Amino acid sequence: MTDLERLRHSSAHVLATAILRIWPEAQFAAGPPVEGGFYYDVELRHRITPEDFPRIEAEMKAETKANHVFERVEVTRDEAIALAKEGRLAALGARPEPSKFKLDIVERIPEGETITLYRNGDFTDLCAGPHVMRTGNIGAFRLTHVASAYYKGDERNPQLQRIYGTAFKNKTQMDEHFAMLEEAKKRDHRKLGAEMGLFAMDPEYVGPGLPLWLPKGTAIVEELEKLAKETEFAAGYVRVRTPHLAREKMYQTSGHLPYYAESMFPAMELEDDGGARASSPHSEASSLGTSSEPEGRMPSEAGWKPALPIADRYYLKAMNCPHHHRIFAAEPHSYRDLPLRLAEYGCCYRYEQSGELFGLMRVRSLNMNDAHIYCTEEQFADEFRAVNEMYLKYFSIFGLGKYQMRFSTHDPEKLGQKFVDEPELWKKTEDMVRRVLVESGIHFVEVPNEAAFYGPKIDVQVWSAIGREFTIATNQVDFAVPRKFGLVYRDRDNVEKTPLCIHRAPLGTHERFIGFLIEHYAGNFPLWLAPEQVRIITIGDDPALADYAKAIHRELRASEVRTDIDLSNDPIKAKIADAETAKVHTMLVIGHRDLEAGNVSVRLHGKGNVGAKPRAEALAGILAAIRERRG
RNA sequence: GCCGGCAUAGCACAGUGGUAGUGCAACGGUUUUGUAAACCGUAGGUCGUCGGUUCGAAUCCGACUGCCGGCUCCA
Repeated sequence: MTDLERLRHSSAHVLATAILRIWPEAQFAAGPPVEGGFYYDVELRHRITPEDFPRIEAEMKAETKANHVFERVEVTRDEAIALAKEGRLAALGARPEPSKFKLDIVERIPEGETITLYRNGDFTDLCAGPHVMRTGNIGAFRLTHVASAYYKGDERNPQLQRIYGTAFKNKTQMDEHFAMLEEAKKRDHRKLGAEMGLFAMDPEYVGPGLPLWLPKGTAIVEELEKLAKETEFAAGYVRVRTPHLAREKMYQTSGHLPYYAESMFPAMELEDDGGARASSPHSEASSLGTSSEPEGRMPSEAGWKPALPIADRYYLKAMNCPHHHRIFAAEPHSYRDLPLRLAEYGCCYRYEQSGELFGLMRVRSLNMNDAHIYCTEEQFADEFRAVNEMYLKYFSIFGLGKYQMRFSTHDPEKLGQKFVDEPELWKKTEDMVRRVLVESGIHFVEVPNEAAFYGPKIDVQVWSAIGREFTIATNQVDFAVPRKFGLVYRDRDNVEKTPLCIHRAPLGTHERFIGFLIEHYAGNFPLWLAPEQVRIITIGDDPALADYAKAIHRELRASEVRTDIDLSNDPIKAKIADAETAKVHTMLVIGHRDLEAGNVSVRLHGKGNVGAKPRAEALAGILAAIRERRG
């Protein structure tokens, strides 16, 4: 635990002390330090709102001012249980009700482990520590928000009120922290995306979680696809294209149904005569509130019923793998064909729970930078390594430094439930992956029980501007599903064998990756990605200047540079301000001086005027920077 | 899906019982300019939806939908 985490953990105790002074019956669960602060989970009849914060903070202040010592006390299990039953844990003294969450926690502490309490003034808590010496060591604190959380993070457990706060050694550091949060809010991709006209959400007509890519956002989408296509072509991938839906049999075979069904849009059902009907009966309810019956349909009290039995069901695809597997199955394969690397920017649909949707980071329609590599066991290590190297190459292009590689493995106790029951294959593939990671010198953390149901995986975790964690890229091993689809290749020894499959998506989905890039660059995209790469700005609307500007505009557009032109008669300062606000990467300012000299005055977004250059030199520089994808 | 909050013009916000306002953006005009915002004018909202209370509702109450903060979950 770092010094700051220790301080914040102590702050949580001070928070609990303060809440108990106001509401002595409060029941506390867990109060750890977290990124950016701390929280304490509390069960309390009174709904704590930000209006209560001043009152609670005043009590906290009193506690830090009292400068109580944090006293560590070792107790036996029986003593701890007895105290909990008397309601004295996470409490100021004995209470009529037991400290039920603390009791539950004590009972789960393994035999033989030391049990400790911490006291500050009247407050006693079950706690492993450590803490700062005295409550007065907490120099500055503030409560920030209140949310709700399930006890132990399990949605079957009761929901507690989670009071968040933050604390620092002194007020200066706390002020800096809040200033930084303000800055971070400005980078929020939802805000920038709207301001810059990159994407739009239209929950009423299109639906929640179904982003519309506006022209400027689409420019970024297409640049990323171009990068992926070039990179994958060079790495020996071949491109395929598949439909957005498939029959039920596809997902029964893959094993996604019924386990994954909740995350899929409901099936489209076809009647026996081939006519489609809505799959959900409540879609019949009149949404217009009119009393007229839908034409051509017989109303019925029990709701509209299909006249014919369901002949077929189709699902929007939630993943591309099964389609790619069927592409593999479409032709016979020899070991000479392997590795076969099928790539596609596949559009998938996932019915994420409404509360999970979050801007572009979590959506219901996803364009995935997907590929499936079918290979032999001998080829696996090289292929897996090459995929990891591709990740690193991408990250260097985007100047992405802060990420974490997470190696997710299975939990042997959940074989046959969460994970396919193939203990030998799990061990073998996990060993292979671990070896590749170690040999490549890639730093990673290993997380059990997080694998896909069909094999181990590596996820790359990043953090959004406002601190949420996301998986931005994934690299997964699949030793199970190819067999379910009966995929085989004929080996050297003339025996049919099942290939291993690597699922990989180094650029994740367009939605999440671009959402992340917006925040990463704070909207100030490098030239090659910038939605508006160049804007030509004339000083005044003199026709001679306009002609010169139009010629440059034509020349840039002929080279597929996203260029706009501002010929208006607004004052030059206003035109510059417009372009800067729009985060246009390069501004070419043209006045009479430039026209006469055959120059353009180059101004870079955020960097200001960099001076006049000969027209040809300036344009060649722009083309080269784009071609080389320079920062 | 769960807990809590919020919903007024394209955007940012004001308006707490007497039938809607400001700034920016948009549009029309004036201004003719050297690197972050010139001036004048015009237009734009059945105040998320449905229902209730009231002589009267943006305002009070309820339901629904959506969004936001979290939880759960995930590319």
